[in-house]
Amino acid sequence: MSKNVASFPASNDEEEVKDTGGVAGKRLLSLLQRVETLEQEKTALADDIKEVYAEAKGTGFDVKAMRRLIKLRKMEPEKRREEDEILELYKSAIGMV
Amino acid sequence: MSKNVASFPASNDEEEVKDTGGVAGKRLLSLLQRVETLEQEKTALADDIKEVYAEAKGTGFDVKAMRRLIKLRKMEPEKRREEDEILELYKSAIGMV
Amino acid sequence: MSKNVASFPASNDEEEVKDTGGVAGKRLLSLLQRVETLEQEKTALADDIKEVYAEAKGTGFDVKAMRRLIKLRKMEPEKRREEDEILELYKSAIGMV
Amino acid sequence: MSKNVASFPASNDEEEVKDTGGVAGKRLLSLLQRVETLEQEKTALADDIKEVYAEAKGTGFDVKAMRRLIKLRKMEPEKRREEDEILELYKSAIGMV
DNA sequence: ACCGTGGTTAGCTTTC
DNA sequence: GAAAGCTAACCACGGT
Repeated sequence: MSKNVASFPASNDEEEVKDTGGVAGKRLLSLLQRVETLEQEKTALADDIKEVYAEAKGTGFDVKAMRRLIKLRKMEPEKRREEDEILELYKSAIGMV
Repeated sequence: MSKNVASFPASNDEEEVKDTGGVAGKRLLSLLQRVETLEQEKTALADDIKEVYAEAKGTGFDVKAMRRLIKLRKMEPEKRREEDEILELYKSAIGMV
Repeated sequence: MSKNVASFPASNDEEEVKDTGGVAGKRLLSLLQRVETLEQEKTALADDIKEVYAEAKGTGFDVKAMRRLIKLRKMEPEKRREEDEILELYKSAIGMV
Repeated sequence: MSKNVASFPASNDEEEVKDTGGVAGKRLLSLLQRVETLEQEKTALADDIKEVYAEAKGTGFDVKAMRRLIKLRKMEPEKRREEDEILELYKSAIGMV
């Protein structure tokens, strides 16, 4: 059995290559479409975000500063945790359990 | 009121935003929160997509090839051809068969 | 002049396509080789780093903890700066220059 | 002695490492610094690479195509063919011309 | 309209 | 062999 065929999963018999457009093809297409749908929704959300920024800009806010703030706010919690962790890391690194 | 105000990072005193920026500070915070909510939803969708790929992989599909396929389906046929042509031109320029 | 030709730079006359393997081809190849050489050196350094970790592991250190430490140490300076910056960002975001 | 100790991050007291881990602490610090030096050099090379691409771009080359080319040159011809074959198989499976 | 920057995603390497 | 972390390419946004 060739490598290529082996990479085409949904068949257990020797019909793989002929199965083009068949069951495995339908399954593949279905998966691709699910991904594509989700990506559309994701794009829609990205657009919503843009709208919020546009609105903000329209009322005088600094969009660039806002983006940086969003980023910092996201980092804040984990940052704090990491900071508190560092000495512990040194200890564990040198085997001071 | 909300925990949102309390989560305002640069603040040991939850009144600081209002004190500093007054109405604009409240408005800013509201905008940031709207963005953050949308970004959470976006992340959730990204996770869903990953799951689909994981499922595909679990049933034997080649995820890398699937990604290439998604990309091709999304790409304008015209543009695809152009890019390939440049690549071929460069190949022949350096004597790459 | 076709789009493809336009993307092949080192010719000012109508010899572009025929120049395959010519001056522009040599120039292109030279650039590619420079990149490839640099990438080799980069890979060599990556290997050196691996060796250090291997040595550390061999003398009983916790490599995973070391990696996290490296990461944290790198983040430390910028982190501090950002933290001090956040209120300023809020101010600029709301136009309190 | 060295400024390295002073740069030890989790420390308000530069003797803390030695106090905490003794000899192992000093050894650990030395290892971390070796790694950090190597990483700096690696970053410098990455910058050099960027410069080459910038230069290429400045003389009219298509950087994106160059990157694809570098990748192809690095890739085993065999593997390249295999991946393309899987892609073609998938295409025909979903009826993509 | 272009350039530069920043964010996101994919691929690779290494580890368990 | 799977999972995670790291790195690098791609893309999209904002500013000039």
